[in-house]
Formats: sequence, structure tokens, C-alpha cells
Amino acid sequence: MSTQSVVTAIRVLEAVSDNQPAGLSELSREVDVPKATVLRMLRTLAELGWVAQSEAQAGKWVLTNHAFAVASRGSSGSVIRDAAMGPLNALQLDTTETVHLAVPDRGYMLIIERLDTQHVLRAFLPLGSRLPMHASSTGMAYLSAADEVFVNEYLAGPLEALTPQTVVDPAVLRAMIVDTRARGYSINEQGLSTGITSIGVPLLGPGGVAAGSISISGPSSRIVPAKYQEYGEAAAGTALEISRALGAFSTKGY
Amino acid sequence: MSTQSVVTAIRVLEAVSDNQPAGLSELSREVDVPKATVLRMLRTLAELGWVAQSEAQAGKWVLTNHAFAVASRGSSGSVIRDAAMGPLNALQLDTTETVHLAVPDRGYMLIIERLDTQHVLRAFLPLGSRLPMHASSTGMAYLSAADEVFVNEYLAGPLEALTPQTVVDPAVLRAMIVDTRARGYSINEQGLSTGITSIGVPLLGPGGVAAGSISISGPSSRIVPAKYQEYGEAAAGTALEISRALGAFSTKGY
DNA sequence: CTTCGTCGGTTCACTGGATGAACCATTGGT
DNA sequence: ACCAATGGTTCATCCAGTGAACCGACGAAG
Repeated sequence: MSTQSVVTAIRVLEAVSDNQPAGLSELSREVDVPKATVLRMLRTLAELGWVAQSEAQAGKWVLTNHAFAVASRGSSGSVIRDAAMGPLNALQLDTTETVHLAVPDRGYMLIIERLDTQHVLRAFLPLGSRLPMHASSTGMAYLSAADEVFVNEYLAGPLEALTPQTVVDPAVLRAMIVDTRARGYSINEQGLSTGITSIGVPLLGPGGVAAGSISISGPSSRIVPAKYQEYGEAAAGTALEISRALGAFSTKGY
Repeated sequence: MSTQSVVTAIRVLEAVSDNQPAGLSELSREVDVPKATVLRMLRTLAELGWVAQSEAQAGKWVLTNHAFAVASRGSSGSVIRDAAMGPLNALQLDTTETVHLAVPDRGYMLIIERLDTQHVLRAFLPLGSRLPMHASSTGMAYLSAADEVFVNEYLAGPLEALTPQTVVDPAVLRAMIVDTRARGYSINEQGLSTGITSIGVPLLGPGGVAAGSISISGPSSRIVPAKYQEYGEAAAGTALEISRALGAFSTKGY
């Protein structure tokens, strides 16, 4: 509506982010705004240190680290991170498996922290990875704590299969969410990546609303069904601790 | 100069980032722009999903995770990350200590990846942390590979001491940079955090320009002088591999 | 070698979107 | 009851943002 130049600028910024080394005409097409305007936006954003011309390829634009710095410093995730790091550390040491901390972003789960296993066989989810909710244990855990409206909306949308094992049937997913609620933790067997299994538990923020989730992941050869309960309960205990720190159960309410 | 509304919007965004749950008047003062304008910016940014009103405290504004997602997805760091993860993984397994990947941002080093040690005694630098260059091994390593102009500029600025051991004398720092160049790695003994020692090596990008750095860190009780050389050389080897992957030495030139 | 299509980047007259002083309603401290 | 903050609204003024048309350069195709 208002401040359309700002809207354009941000859309340009996001377009740059999506198309990494992006050319002017390319961006102009993407955002559907005249080149002159796009260029002005890029110049302005460059002055502010958010984008820069790629040194490798003249004329191509890239995001700078500054954008990342600003976003990560202030992200609402940082509150969660502060509350979570201690307990997560303990959980990682207990289970010896990789532990993730994720927060929701528009239907995806965003990995904002990771504590690694000491095992040689280990998988990586780079910081900033976006995982579809239905294909990850963190996502399903989050959905199990999210309000019905959000869940319905999400399940109504297109659900991509990342592996042959990814569950994309809304009815089945709904049943899995119910199971997750009853059990206290979600289980994802190779739905995100072949050979990887993970266990997720939701985190609650102030007022008891879903704020994110944590997970324990590892190769399916190590994270076997016999361990699900042990890991699930360990993660649930950790999540409870974090949620409490976030003020999920404080009488102060919201 | 131009597109001042965009400038204002971004400045508001950064102000929100810096003051976490920030109030309207507070931001107005910070950015030195009338409340009405700030509010319009906030509303626009909210429409775009970059900021939101805190649920906990009405009227307070916070960054959303979406900002983080956009920035981290497109960050120029992602190119480095892709090139670095493999070699870093090997380095972590070799040394068994915590390994960091950092990129520069306006005089700070930004931690964009971390691979954890398996030791119980371990320190955390949350992902997204900003470390002053002169107080970190990653920073000094970066400076050792950066061009003179940048180094002079940085050393001319205010240099904060984070611990009693932090070196803040420009002349001493300059000597340390020379040493780092000769040695191939930087050493930081408790200059960032008491009890933590770390070894850093710069990464070079296309054209041989400094692009970031990696480090090995751990408690000073484990990272003792006797190990400096071993770790330093291991890190240097890893850095060389990453720099090569980044095209630092490709004949293709800049 | 010429032509064509694309690229990144520039120019400039027009106008509608952005601006900010002054305003209101609430809240909390004394 | 008062005062000084807060978050949020209004609206006349005007200048910043817009975008069609332009340029020179490059690469592929004829």
C-alpha cells in the first residue's frame, strides 16, 4: 500500500537473495519493475552496505555479510537461542547425536543453531537451511503445537516430497500430528533426506504459543526405533526446560 | 542521497535489530525521524514480513525470522560456506577441537558456521556472533591477509578491550599481524574471552583477496603453546584447500 | 563484417507518494 | 489531579520516486 519505494527495495533485496549473483535485467524482470528503478534501489542498498557488486563478475549483485549480521543479531530467534543453548548443550552431550534448533518462517523451519555429534558419520544442515514442515521432525513437532488454523492452512498448501519416504498426504500428516501430541515427540524417518532419521519436540513461548522446536538427528543406522523413546523423552525434557525459560508457563501471561 | 525513504526504512530496520524489543518513540529518537514516518516504515516492513509487533509486549517491535532467512540464504557467506564445510569437517575430526568459520562485516568478524568439539568442556560462540577483529584469532588472521588501507583504517579506530588480555595497542597489533603473516596463522590467548585460546588462518577468495577466516578454539588448558604449531599448520592446510575451491589462485583472474 | 538481441547503465519531465508538525487517547508516576 | 511520557493518527505541502526512452558495449548468428 504505502511507501511503495520501500516495498520495491525489499522485493529487490529478496530477489537478490534468491538469485545470488543476480544481473540488473534479471532482477528487473523478477520484481517486475523498470531497470532504472531497480538500479536505484541497488545503489541505495549498496550505500547502506546490504548489497554489493560481485568482484568476480562485474554487474552482478550479491548480498553482503552485513545483511546477515543485522538479521541474525536481532532475529526473534536470538531470544530463543539464548534460552536454548545451555539445555541443548546438555542434550547433545547426553545423546551424543546432532542437535538442531529451529524456528518457523512462512511454512518452513529455519535452522538457527546446531550442535554436532562427535561421530565421524554425520550430516550437515547448514545454518539458515529452510526445511518444509511436513518433511522434517522439527516441522512436525512445531505443527503439533501450532494452532489449528495454521495447521489447516499449511496442510491445504502444496506439499512437496523430498525423498520417496516423504509423507505428503494431508490425512496421514494429520494423524501423525495427533500421534506426536500424544507421544510428546515427532519422528521423521528419511522424509527429509535418505538415510537420516530425526526426533523433534516443540518449544513454547510466552502464552504457550508454539515458538520453534528442537531435534535430535543422525543416520538411520544409529537412530533406530529402539532408541526413539529414550531420545524423545530426553528431548522433551530439554524442550520443557527451554519453554519454561521462555516464559511459556509464567502466570504473568501475555 | 536518493531514495531516502528506503534509507529510512533500512535504518529503522537496523535500529530494531539493535534495540530488540524497540518502542516507537525510542526508534524515532534513534533514527532521528518523526514518529509518523517511523511508524509507516514499520507497518510497511511488517507487511513484508520483516518485523512484527511483539506478542509479549504490545507496541514493541521485533525482527521476524524471515529477515534472518532472507539474509542467510543469500549471504555471500553461503558461497564460502559451501566451499568450506567439507574441509572444515575434516579439520574438526583431526583436531577434535571446535572449529569456526568467520567472514568480515564492518570491522567485526561474523561467525557463520561452527563445528563442535566432543569435549565436555567447550565454549560457545553462537552463530551470528560478531567479534572485534583485534580481539579474535579469526579477525587477526583476516587482517593479516587484508590490504594495508583496510588495516590502517581499522587500527585507527577505537579498539575495545574485552578481557584484561585483549591487545589494544595498534603498534603491538601491527607487529602481531606481521608475525601472523610470517607464521601463517594467528594466535589469540584469552583476548576474546578469559580461558579461551584460538588459532586462526585467513581464507582467500577470487583474485586472492581476503574473504574470511577459520579458527580452532578451545579452553586455554587444552590449546597450549606446544600445540600451536600443529594446529596452526593443520588449519593452514585446510584454509589453503578452501581458498583454492574459492578460486583464489585460478588463472581466470579476477 | 553486419545485424540483431541482450546486457548494464543513464537521462529527465511528470506527478503521486512520502513527509512531518500538530494532533489525540492512554498509561504510569508523584 | 497533574505531568510527561507512551503508541498512534491526520492531512496539506512538495519533492523524491517513477519509468519510457535512450546510450554504448558485448556476443551470437547470418
